[in-house]
Amino acid sequence: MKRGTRDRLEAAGWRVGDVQEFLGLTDEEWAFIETKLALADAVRRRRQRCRLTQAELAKRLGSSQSRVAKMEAGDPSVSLDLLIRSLYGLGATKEDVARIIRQGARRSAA
Amino acid sequence: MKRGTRDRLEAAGWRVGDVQEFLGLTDEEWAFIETKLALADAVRRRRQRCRLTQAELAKRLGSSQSRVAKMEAGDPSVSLDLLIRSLYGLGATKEDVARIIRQGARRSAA
DNA sequence: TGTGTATATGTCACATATGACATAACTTGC
DNA sequence: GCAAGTTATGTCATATGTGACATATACACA
Repeated sequence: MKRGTRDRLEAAGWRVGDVQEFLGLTDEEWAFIETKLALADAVRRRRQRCRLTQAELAKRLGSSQSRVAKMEAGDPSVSLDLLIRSLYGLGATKEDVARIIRQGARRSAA
Repeated sequence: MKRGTRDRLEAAGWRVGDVQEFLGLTDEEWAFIETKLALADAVRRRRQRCRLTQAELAKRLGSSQSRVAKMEAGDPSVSLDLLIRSLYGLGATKEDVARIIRQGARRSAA
């Protein structure tokens, strides 16, 4: 959120905090969630770049379409193990995974 | 393994393959295992740098000493989730985690 | 020798993640 | 409109990870 925007909201009586404050998450919890979301986002991007459907990727992973959908949606029932396994299954290297974790999720639109 | 060493072993009748070939792992499986081992190694290093015992770290994580020991040993019963959670719990940043995954485990001695 | 502290290993009841399946909600093209 | 293809959502039995606990091993230092 831009500084100016925040100021304006607060002037208007809003109590403005970032998502972390709002949910009462610690730094660790937040970093963990960010990591998961970044990986989830990366799975979708990489799968699409490979021109695979969720069902096709699922087959390649020995999983199911619904689980791939949950993965990409960042569903809390999906583990980091599955996310990272999926990326490697999509041909990602350790360098790729490192970059994803470092840089976080891409913005949805410009 | 150095090229010369390998040649000599093969000349002596050894069938020489790297660990990956030996276990029959795919590239993905291997990358995943390397990732886990790198994180396991990093947890131990970081815990020791923080001068914490396994029991102390366990308490901080809401886990147990035995699980921390298994984590650091790279036990297959430990998930990536717990490893990464532990690193964040030890104060690691996303950049730190990315570096660990990128660079892999440190050599045990120089 | 023992005594304390740290780590390793094994087991178990319980929690969570999993693939599978069904089905709903979108897209895209006709 | 209506299909066909793709993705989202919900449920469930079972597989896997979990903390707790006991106990073994290791390494100090008296």
